[in-house]
Amino acid sequence: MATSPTSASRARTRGLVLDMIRASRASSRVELAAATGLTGATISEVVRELMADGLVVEAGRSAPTGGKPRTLVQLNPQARYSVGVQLERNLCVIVVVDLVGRQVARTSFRGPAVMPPERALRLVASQVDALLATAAVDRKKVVGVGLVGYGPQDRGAGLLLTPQPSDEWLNYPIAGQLAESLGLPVLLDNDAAAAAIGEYWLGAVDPRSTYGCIYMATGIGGGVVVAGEVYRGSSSNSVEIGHISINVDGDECPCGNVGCLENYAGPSAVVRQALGTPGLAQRLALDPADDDFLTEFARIAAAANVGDPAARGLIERSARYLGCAAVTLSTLFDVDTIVLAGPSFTVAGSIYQAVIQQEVDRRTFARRAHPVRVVPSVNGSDAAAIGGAVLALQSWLTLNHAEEGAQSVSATAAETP
Amino acid sequence: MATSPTSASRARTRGLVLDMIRASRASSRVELAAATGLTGATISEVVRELMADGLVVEAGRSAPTGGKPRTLVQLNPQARYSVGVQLERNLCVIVVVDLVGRQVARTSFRGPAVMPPERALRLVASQVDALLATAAVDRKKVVGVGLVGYGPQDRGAGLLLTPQPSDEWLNYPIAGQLAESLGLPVLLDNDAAAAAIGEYWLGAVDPRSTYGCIYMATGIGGGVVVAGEVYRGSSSNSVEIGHISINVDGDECPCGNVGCLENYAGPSAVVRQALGTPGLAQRLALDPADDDFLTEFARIAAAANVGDPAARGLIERSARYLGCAAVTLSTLFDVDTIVLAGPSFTVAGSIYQAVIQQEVDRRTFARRAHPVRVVPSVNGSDAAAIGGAVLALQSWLTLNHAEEGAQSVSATAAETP
DNA sequence: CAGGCTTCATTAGATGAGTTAACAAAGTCA
DNA sequence: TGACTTTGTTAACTCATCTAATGAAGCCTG
Repeated sequence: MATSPTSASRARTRGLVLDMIRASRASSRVELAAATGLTGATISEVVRELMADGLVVEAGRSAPTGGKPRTLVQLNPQARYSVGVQLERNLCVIVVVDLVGRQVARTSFRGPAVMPPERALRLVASQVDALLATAAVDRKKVVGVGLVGYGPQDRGAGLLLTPQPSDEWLNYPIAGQLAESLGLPVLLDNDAAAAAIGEYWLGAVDPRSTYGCIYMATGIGGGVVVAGEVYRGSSSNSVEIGHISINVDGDECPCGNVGCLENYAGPSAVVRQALGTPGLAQRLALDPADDDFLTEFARIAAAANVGDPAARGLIERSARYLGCAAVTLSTLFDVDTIVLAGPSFTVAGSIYQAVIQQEVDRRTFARRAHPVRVVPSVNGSDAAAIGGAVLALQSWLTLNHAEEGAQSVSATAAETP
Repeated sequence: MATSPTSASRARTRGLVLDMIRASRASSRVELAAATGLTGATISEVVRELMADGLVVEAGRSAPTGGKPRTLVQLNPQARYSVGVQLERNLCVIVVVDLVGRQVARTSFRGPAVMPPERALRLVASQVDALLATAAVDRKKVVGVGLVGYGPQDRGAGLLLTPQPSDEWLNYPIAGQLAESLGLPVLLDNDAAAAAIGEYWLGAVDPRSTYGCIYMATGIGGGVVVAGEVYRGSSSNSVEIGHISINVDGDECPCGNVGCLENYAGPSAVVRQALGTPGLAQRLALDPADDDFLTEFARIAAAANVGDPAARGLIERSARYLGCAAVTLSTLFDVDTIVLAGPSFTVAGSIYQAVIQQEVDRRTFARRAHPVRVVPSVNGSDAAAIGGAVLALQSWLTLNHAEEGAQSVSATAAETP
C-alpha cells in the first residue's frame, strides 16, 4: 500500500525524519536538515517520498524571516493507526490511536483475570475488531498491536513468566495467540515501559532527556526512557521498582526480596493500613472482603484529597515511601524527570506529586548536577494502553515500515503451535 | 600518521570492525562479515585500509574446515597507547596500556588529596611523561588520557562538582588543565564506570550482555554497561550506588539521603564498627586516629579471611548490605552479571562474592527470566585506572581515529582560561 | 598425484544514498 | 520595480557497499 524504501539505509533515514516531524509536530525542511545533519537536498527527496506514501502532508508555512517562508510538513494522522491493549488484573483497556498517538477510540471490559487466557484473548480480539469497525478505521492502515501487562515477561517469545492473574497464564503465548486471531503483529511489553514511552510521544518531556516513569495500578512498576527509547536490560525485565527494597530489615515478599516498596506504598498496602486504622475503615465504609482493592484505595485517596487527616496521613506515608524509591531511581538512572502514571495516581496525584518532589529535591545525589522534576502523566489512567499503542507505532516507524503489506502475522510469534 | 577515512560513514565502519577484532582477540574476514552484516568484499577493503594504517596485522590462520583456511587478523597492540589516571583520596594511580588494553607501565603516588589541584595535576603530568619515557612509548601513538575520579562531575566540562578532596577541587577544570600540560586529549569519567568498561575489554563478560559493576575503594560507586557502552543518564552521574538508601528509617547522610549504603557497608563504616567491637580493635591494633582507614579496613578483611569470627562477622554484614544494593541494581537495570572491582575487594573479595551471590540468587526479581552472576574483576585493584585508559581507547577507536594527528589539545578543554 | 570440491579472499562493475553547487521560487525591503 | 534573502529543487558527482565473477589455498577421492 506504499512505496517501500529501496534499502535498509534509506529506511533508517525515513524513520529518523518521520520521528523528527512527529516530535516537532510540524517542521520545515530546513529544520529537518539541521536536526538530522543531512543536506537540504536529501531532506527534499525523503520528504517527497514520504508525501507520495501519504505519511506526510504539507501544512501551511511559517512566518517569513526576510526570505521565502518555510513550508511546514507534518504527519498525516489518518495515514496509520495502532492498537493498545492493557491487561490489568481486573480490567482490560483497549485503545486505538492515530499516527501521532492521539486516541481515536477506547473501550474496556472487566475481569480478564477470572478468565482462562484463551477466552480473555478471544474477547480482546473481538473487541478490537468492533472498535476498529465503529471508528471506521481501515484495517490495512493498522500497523500493529501493543499488548502490555505487568510482571516478568519474555518479550521476544511474547509470554508471561509468572502465574498471574492465574496459573494458566504462565508461559501462555499471549502475543502469538492475539497476533493469530487479529492477523496483526503484536508486541508484548511492560505496562510501565509503555506508559513511559507514551509520555515521550504525547507529553511535555524534552525529547533528548533521560527520564523515568513510576506506574501505579494494582502494583507498582517503572520504566526509563533514554533518548526516546525504552531502557531494556538483558531481558527487558528492568526498572521493577515495586520490588526494590526500601528496608533491609523489612518483611519478606513473595518475590523473594525483603522490604519491597510495593508492600509499603502500593494500593493494597494502603488499604491494609486503612483497615487497621480505627475509625477510618467505618468512616469510608471499607469492605475487608472486597477483592478489588483499587476501589477501596480510590476511596481513601478521595478522603485524603478532601482533608480527612487519617486518610491523608496514609496517602502521604505511601508517597514518602514512593519518594524514597524515586530517589533510588534517580540516583541510579540519573533521570531529569520522573513521570507519575497509572490509575492509582488519578485521585490523589497532586499529593503524591508534591511529596515525591520534596523527597527528590532533598535526597537525590545528582542534584548538584541538575534538578529532578516530578510531573503527572498527560495520558491519565489509560497511560499504559496508549503507551502500548505508541510502542507499536514507534516500532513500525523506525523499522517495519520498510516492508509494508507483507506482514499479516506477528514477527514475535514465529514459533506458536 | 595514518590514512584518514574518507567519510564519517567509513569511519564508523572502521570503528565497528576494529571493535569486533578487539572483542574476538583474533578474527577472520568471514567472521567479521558475519558479525557486522557487511559483505566479504567490504570487509576485505576495510581490513586492507586498517592494515595499511598499521592498526591491524595478520596473525596465522585458523584450522581449515574443508577449504581454504581463514586468515586471522588481530589488533597490532603496539600501534597505539593510552593513559589512565585515577585520582583517589589518598592515592593516584597512573597506567599506560596498549591498543588491546594491556598494561605496559604503571606508577602511583600518595596523597593527591593534600595538594591543591594545580600541584597534583602538575605532578600527574610529569609522572605521565616519565612513564611514557621509561616505557619507550612514542608520544605520537598515545591516543589520549582517561582521568577518573569519584563523586559527581561535569563530564563535558571536565570538572568535579563536589569540594573533594578539598574545597579547591570544586569546579576546578582538571581535565582541561591536564590536557594543556600534556598536549593530549583528556576525558574525565567516573571511577566505577571506568572499571566497568575495563571489564568489558579485558574480562570474561559476554560482549553483548548488560552488566553492572560495584566499585569499592574509600567509597562505593557503580557502573552499568549496555552493549559495550557505559550507561549514562542525563548528566553521566548515574549508578551512584553508594548513596542509594537501604533503609528508609536510616540515619541521614551528608549527601542528603537517608540510610545510604556507604554508611552501612563501606570501608569507613566497617572500620567504625570494628572500633566499637570490644577486643577486635586491640587484637588488630586498629588506630582510631589513623586518617587512612583503608589500611585499617584491609587489616579487618585479612582477619576475616583467616577466620577471626568478629572480623568475619563485620565483613559478612558489609557484604550482606552490599548484596541488598546489588539486588536493587539488578532489579532496576536487569543485569546478567555483577562485577566486583576496586581495592577494597582485593583482600576479602571471595567472602563478598559468596555473600552477594547468595543474596542475589534469593532476592532478585528477574531471576525467573535469567540468573545473575557475581564475579570478581580481572583488573584487580587498578581496575579504575586501567578502565580510564580503556575509555580513552574506546573513544578514539569508535570516533576520533577519523581525524588523526590534528589533535594536540583536548576537545573537552576548549574553554580553559 | 591429478583433478574435483570447498571455503576464503580479491577484483571489477553496478547500485544508490547522500553531497555539492547552481538555479528556481517566494517572500521582504528600499 | 529591483536588489536581497531564504527556501527548496535539480543535476552531476562521490563514495560506501553490494553482486558476481575470479583467483587462491587447502582437503578429499579415485
